This record gives sequence, C-alpha cells and structure tokens, in this order.
Amino acid sequence: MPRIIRHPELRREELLDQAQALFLMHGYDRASLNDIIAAAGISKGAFYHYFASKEALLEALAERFARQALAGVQKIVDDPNLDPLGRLNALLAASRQAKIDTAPEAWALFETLFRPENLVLFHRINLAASKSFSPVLVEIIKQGVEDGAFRTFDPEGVAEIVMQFGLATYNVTAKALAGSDADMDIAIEALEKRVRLYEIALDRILGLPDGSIRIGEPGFVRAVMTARRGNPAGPAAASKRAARD
Amino acid sequence: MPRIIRHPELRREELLDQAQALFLMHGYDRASLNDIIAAAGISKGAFYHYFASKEALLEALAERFARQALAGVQKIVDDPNLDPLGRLNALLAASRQAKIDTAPEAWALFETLFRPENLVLFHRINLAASKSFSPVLVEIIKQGVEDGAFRTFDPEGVAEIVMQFGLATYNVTAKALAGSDADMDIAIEALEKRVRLYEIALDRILGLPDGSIRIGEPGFVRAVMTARRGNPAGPAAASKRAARD
DNA sequence: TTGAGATATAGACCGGTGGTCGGTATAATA
DNA sequence: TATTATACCGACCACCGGTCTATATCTCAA
Repeated sequence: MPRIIRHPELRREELLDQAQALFLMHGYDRASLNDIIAAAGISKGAFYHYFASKEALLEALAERFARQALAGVQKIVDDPNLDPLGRLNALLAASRQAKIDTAPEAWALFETLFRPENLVLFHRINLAASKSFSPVLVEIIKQGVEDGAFRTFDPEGVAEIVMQFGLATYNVTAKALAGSDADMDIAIEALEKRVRLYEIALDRILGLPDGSIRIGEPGFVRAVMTARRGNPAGPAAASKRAARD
Repeated sequence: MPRIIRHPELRREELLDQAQALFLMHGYDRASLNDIIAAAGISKGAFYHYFASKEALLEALAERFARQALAGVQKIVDDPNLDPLGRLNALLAASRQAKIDTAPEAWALFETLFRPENLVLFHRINLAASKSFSPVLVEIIKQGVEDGAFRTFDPEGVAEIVMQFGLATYNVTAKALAGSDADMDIAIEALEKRVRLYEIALDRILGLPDGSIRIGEPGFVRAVMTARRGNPAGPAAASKRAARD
C-alpha cells in the first residue's frame, strides 16, 4: 500500500469530518473504527496516532461542535450596545434564526442528533456546549440582576433552565419533524404553544413582565419547518411530496 | 451440563435482576452478555430464548423500572381527598421522601444511574418513566386549570417542565454527592438554592402565589445527603470518614 | 551531506463481543 | 404413546476496539 503523508492538522480535521458523517449516519456505537478509517483512507496505526481511542475521537468532535456553536454567537456576546435582556433575547433569537437560515446540512445534523442511536454523541456535544455557554449566560443574568432588570437569587440555576428550554425547543421540533406531513399542522401548533410557554416561564422566573422574552416571532415555527423541508411553497407541496414517497 | 428448567416468568425476572445489577455496576456497554448469562447461570441459547437482543433486555429493564416507580405513587394519584395542588405537592414530596427513606440500595441505584457509563441505561429508564408519568401529571394540571387553581394554556408543556425539574433535582444531587466530603456544605447550600428556584419557577409557571409548590422542606437536602452517606451523626462524622479514606 | 531522532503510516494480530445455529431434553397435548 | 411446542445448551461466527512491530518520511544539528 502506498504510504500517503499529509499535513497532520488537515488529517485530523478530515478524520473528524468523516467521523462526524458516520456517527450521524449510523450512531456512535454502530459506526465502527474500521468504517471510519476506511472512509478517511488511512490505517489503524494512523488513526491511533491522532486519537487515543474511539472515545477520544468522540470527545474531540463534541468540543469542535461546541467551539463552532459558541463562535456563532460571539458577536452577540461581545456587543456593547446590548443590555442583559436584549442580549439574552438576541441569543435566543440567534438560535431561532440559525434554525431557519442555516444550510440544510446543518438541519440534517440536528434532526439526526436527536435520533436514539445518537444519544451518546448528542450527550457529549450537549455537555461540551453547556460548558461553553453556561458562563456566558450566567454573566448575562448576573449583569441583569445588578442592573435591576432581572430578579432572581440563583443566576446559575436560571442559566441552566434557559439552556434546558433552548434544548427542549430543538427536541420538540425534531420530534415534530419526525411525524408525517399530514400531522404537520397539528405539530406546528403544539410547538408554537410550547415556545410561548417557555417564553412566559422565563419571563416569570426572571421576574420580568410577560412578553419580555422572545424566543421567536409568532409563526416562526412554521417558517422553520417549511424551510427545513426545502419547501417554500408551504404545506400543499409537502403533501405532494408525501404522496410521491 | 445438567439442564435446569424453571418457571419461565421466574427465569425472566431473575435475568432482569442480574442484568440490572451488572448494568448498574459496570454500565450497559461494559456489562457483557457473557457476564449476564454467567451470573444468571444460563446459556446463550436460553438468553436468546427470552430476549431478542441485549437491547431488548435493556428496554424490558427500563419498563420494569417505570412500572415500579409509578406503582410507588399510585396511592397519591388515586387519593380522592387531594386537590390538584395537593396532589402535585404530594407527588413531589413522595419523590423527595423516597430519597430520604428508601433503603440504601435504592440510593445506590440512583447514584449509579447518573454515572456517565450508565447514560444509555438512564436514558431508557427516563424515557419509559416519562411515558408513564406524563399522562398522570397532565391530568392533574388539567384538573387544576379547570378548578381555577392553576393558570396555564399548555398543561402538556408544564407537565414536561415538572418532570424536567424533578429529574434535574436528582441530577444535581448526584453531582453533589460525587464531590468530596469537604465540599459538602457548599454543595448542600447550592442544591438547596436550586430546589427553591425550581419551586418558585413552578409556582409562577402555574400562576400560583410564591411558596405554593413544595418540593422539599427547607433543610431536606442536608437530610438526604447525610442519610445517604449512612451517617446519622451529621457532617462531623463525615469529615472523620473523609480523613480515614 | 549525512544520519539520528521524531513523526507518520501500514496492517497483521489479539481477546472479547453480541448474535446465530443445530441440536437436545423436557413439558404439553392429542 | 406419539407429536409438537417450549426451554435450554454451547460451539461457532463475523466483527469490534485496541496493540504492536515494522517501516517510510520528515527535521535539523553536526
């Protein structure tokens, strides 16, 4: 076999890319090391030169995810013109906007991430992301408490709830997407309701007037779901797609 | 090898028992089928007669857990003398009380369940438990809304939040328990604060006056943690234990 | 220019895994 | 009693994650 040598960092990134694709496609457990090294076109020896174990590969992947996610909202975190409520809303809105704007492959990612065989992968990413986002959120909330905008005695606890709610939004969305096109209108309504609940819950937990926290504009759930289905024409076209399949 | 034949249901239960012990001890992945069948004293063939796969065994175990958990609070669910708030508080209190009263082996169970290697097992149990508890909680909340005791437009969503908070309490507790004895007082304080936050959050989400929801009496976290450490004498003895170890 | 590490790659090999299969002893049924 | 269904056995299998030895290629000081 010809020996191919490439720049180590490129190799590592490519390995992560291939692993990501395979983990998402088949799940962490079911994607074997042999599959991964075959996809990356390297040998076992080369793999174990870059990563200590399959587990370490997973960890590195989770960290890369978390890094990317945090980088995506850095400008909001750093924006000096935002007050705590504005910053919090901007963050929630960014997560909302990401759901709509982002390229379809990222959508596929999230959808995939919630499949049961990806539990382990998901958990690692979530853990890494929490570790990144938690201090940011805590800082915002503490600032808000200082300013008198928020009222709570446990900023860390509230930050965790914010993340839980954010996650739950994804979760519920993914569940809804898994349903048939026929149920889509019902699913959208339920989702929209759930988002409203999270908004009001956060308002009240933070001691804000109802309506202060905005996770998404009314109707954004429908926008997300139709956009994701690559279907700008709305439910009608979606039904056609369903009939064809 | 002598062929031993037993009542099928007993065999199945025993298999579940052994699997539970081994899964909790080593985690789902690390506990091998060979270990399990060795512990149960049966052959591979016999195992695959009872379960289609290792995965199916896990699923059956999770369902058994959920069934037992639900049975443990059935008398509260059925009590005709409780109003919705009382019933909800009774359920939360039961979960609290269970943490204190329950035999040490149950404690070990929960502690174990939160270890990272038990993620898969934990997730399955949690899923099964949610499926059992969700309708019960939804029913209570809907009743409360009808009575005018609660105010919310999304009982299903609130039920999910209640379960999330309940779970988070366990989670945070487990994390605190993992820390050293020296940090215990700090951990207890943080936990106590977090429980208060969840109480107030639920109050407000349900449109109740602050102080209506009671997950635990003040000080219950300390009671839980000292009880769990098999240490009725309190922190002093715990420190001694730490010094010895 | 050389040659001695350090680094990057290859792939045979290993113990162990979850799962399959052909077979057999026992229980239930007719 | 004959037949079928059930309970059980254990050898066997493909493949898994991981180790190891060998070797090709890079780096850089002498």
